[in-house]
Amino acid sequence: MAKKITIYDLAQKLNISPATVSRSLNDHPAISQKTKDKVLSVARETGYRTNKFAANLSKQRSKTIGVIVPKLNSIFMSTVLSGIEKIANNFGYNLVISQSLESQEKEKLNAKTLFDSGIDALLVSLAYETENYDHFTTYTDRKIPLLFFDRLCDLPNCPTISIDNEAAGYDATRHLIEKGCKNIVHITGSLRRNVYTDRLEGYKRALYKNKLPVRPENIIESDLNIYKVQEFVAYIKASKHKVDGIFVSNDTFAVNCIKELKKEGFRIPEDIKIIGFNNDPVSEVISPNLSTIEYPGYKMGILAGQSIISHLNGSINIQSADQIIIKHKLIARESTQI
Amino acid sequence: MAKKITIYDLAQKLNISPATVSRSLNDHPAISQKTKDKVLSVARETGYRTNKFAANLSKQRSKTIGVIVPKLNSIFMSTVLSGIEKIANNFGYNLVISQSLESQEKEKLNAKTLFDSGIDALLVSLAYETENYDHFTTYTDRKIPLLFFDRLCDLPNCPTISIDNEAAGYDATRHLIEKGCKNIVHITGSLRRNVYTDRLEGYKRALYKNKLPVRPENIIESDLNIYKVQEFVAYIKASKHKVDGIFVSNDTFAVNCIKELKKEGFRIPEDIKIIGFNNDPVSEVISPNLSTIEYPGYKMGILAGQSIISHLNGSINIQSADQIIIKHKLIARESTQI
DNA sequence: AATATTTGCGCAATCGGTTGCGTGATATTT
DNA sequence: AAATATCACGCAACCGATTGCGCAAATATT
Repeated sequence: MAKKITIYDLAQKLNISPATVSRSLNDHPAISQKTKDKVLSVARETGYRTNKFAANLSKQRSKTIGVIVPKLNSIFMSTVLSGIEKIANNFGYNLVISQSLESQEKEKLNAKTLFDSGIDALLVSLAYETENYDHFTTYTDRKIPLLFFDRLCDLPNCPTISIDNEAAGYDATRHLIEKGCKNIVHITGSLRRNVYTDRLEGYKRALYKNKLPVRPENIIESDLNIYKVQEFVAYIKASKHKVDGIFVSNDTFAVNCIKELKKEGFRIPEDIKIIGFNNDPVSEVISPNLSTIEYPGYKMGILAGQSIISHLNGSINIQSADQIIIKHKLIARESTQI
Repeated sequence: MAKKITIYDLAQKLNISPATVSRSLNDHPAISQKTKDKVLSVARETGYRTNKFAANLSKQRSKTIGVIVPKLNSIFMSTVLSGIEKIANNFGYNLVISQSLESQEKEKLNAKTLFDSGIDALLVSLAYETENYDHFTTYTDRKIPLLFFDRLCDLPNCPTISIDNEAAGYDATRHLIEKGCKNIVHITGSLRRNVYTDRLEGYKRALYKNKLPVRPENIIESDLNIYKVQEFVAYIKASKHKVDGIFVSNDTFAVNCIKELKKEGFRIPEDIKIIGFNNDPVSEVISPNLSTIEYPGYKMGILAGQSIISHLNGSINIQSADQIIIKHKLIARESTQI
């Protein structure tokens, strides 16, 4: 039962050459339908399975796409992955997923391992830490399609998929301003990452535009780990200028801020209005419901998958554009309006 | 720059045979240290990278582990995957992840694709739909390690990792009873899956043991999709016997029940007490905080990874046990106690 | 009917490592 | 010093599928 059967076995059974068997199985035009049918039927009977190792070796491609993400276990990231997987699966690609755990070293290692394992293309969302991009030159040098999503990198010739984070940051901040906030704190992730710097730029622009001061002490860079929430809230309480709005670059952190602020006696949104980012499911669970920016992760995954596959196929179309910007949307809920 | 260099190139450069190069790179004992050093250094200089396709072909293994999960995008599943990835990565294995989207057909297809792609082992958490397990015989026949986690399957010789769902269901139900509930509804997922049937058994046992009637109309099988919450709450309201406790097999659904029940004017926990399952982050966000059963996903992932790898290594130890049961824990929060 | 074209298939090289077996050189034993 | 054991490495046969080239038979052309 556990016998592995090869094209040579099939060839022998059918008294034809292995070449013909191979071509038949791949539906090569130079083979007659009659022969193909015979081969196919015997292949089915015998339970033949093509040996991917051999096929990969001679074709020099693996029908496998690699992915490096910071962390698997966030609802946003797993939603993106879910989209990527769907497309990959549809097109017969396997997906090798690895996580950098926000570490540059691990990202490097993963990039190397994936390269060695012979992936046809690589999708990356950068780690917090990453400052140096040399580990990707292996790919660019050998023309292996490389695409960044969400946390981008400005390598030349690398397509990217993201939302317009600057505009989103602007929208979020403007929303707070429109609701009457005068002194808005922004808590952001690592400013090494475009997603956060861009949102910060948007935040600043909204303040400028509304003639509000940009106070350095109101911009807080953090790893957004929720155990930092208490510290952050203490900081808010101690602030010289009374804080009346918070723009958090991440729903999970925002939700925990709400919890902590409520515990400290703040009324949301009366005393402080809060807006998050991502439209994570928790944003609708917290009371008051969290206003946020919708970040369509699934769609991003789908597009990333489609994009990389059309690059692989060499087809030129919208999907193979160099920069795809997905629309975001402000979702106003209770945490910013009475 | 994009030139691929092989062991033959190295052999030529060093005036030795490819065999020696190969053995040197693999640290074979029959090669002198001097030669190894030379080979290693030239390999480094030239940027040699072993071609995995060729290596796989001749070694007949791929250092790759396949995973099939129902859905990637749940916090529980992505946490498990995160654990698996960590171990796989540590041991130099790649992880190919695919999702069945709760469909038996897709699960079959994925099993086949993964098999063909030459994975060394397979980890599976079954789809809702799956009733037939023939698609796994390919693996068992060829002695490819196959492990089930969370949503198990009773195939012979397949190690499993899970919690004691019966006991967990019992604990959850008993907790409600202890808090005074007399008429407890249980909403469960597909009863094709052990996780749900076992919890249901636990629920029944707790009722029996406390001399409470087991009412068929109180056991509701559902796909636990949150758009069914309204329907469910309507059912609760319309119930002949006043429902004073709900045991939901899934935190996300439980949380949405709380929201909907509150909207309908129920007081939680005064009118109805609710307990969920999984200890999903949302359980601490909802107000009142949701009591639940802790289900250590990350640990499960770690153990699944370790277990499958020790099976691959042929080592016999605790990790390669045939059935691993992880401890669960009742977490009593506000939704069940005043 | 002779020639040209097309069709269908086989030969053999190739992809790049791995590994059992054998051999000459060096080291150890008696 | 002769005999035996050990060491370090090379030869060549795989692993299984792909594919350029070539050839013979079948079909079409004149």
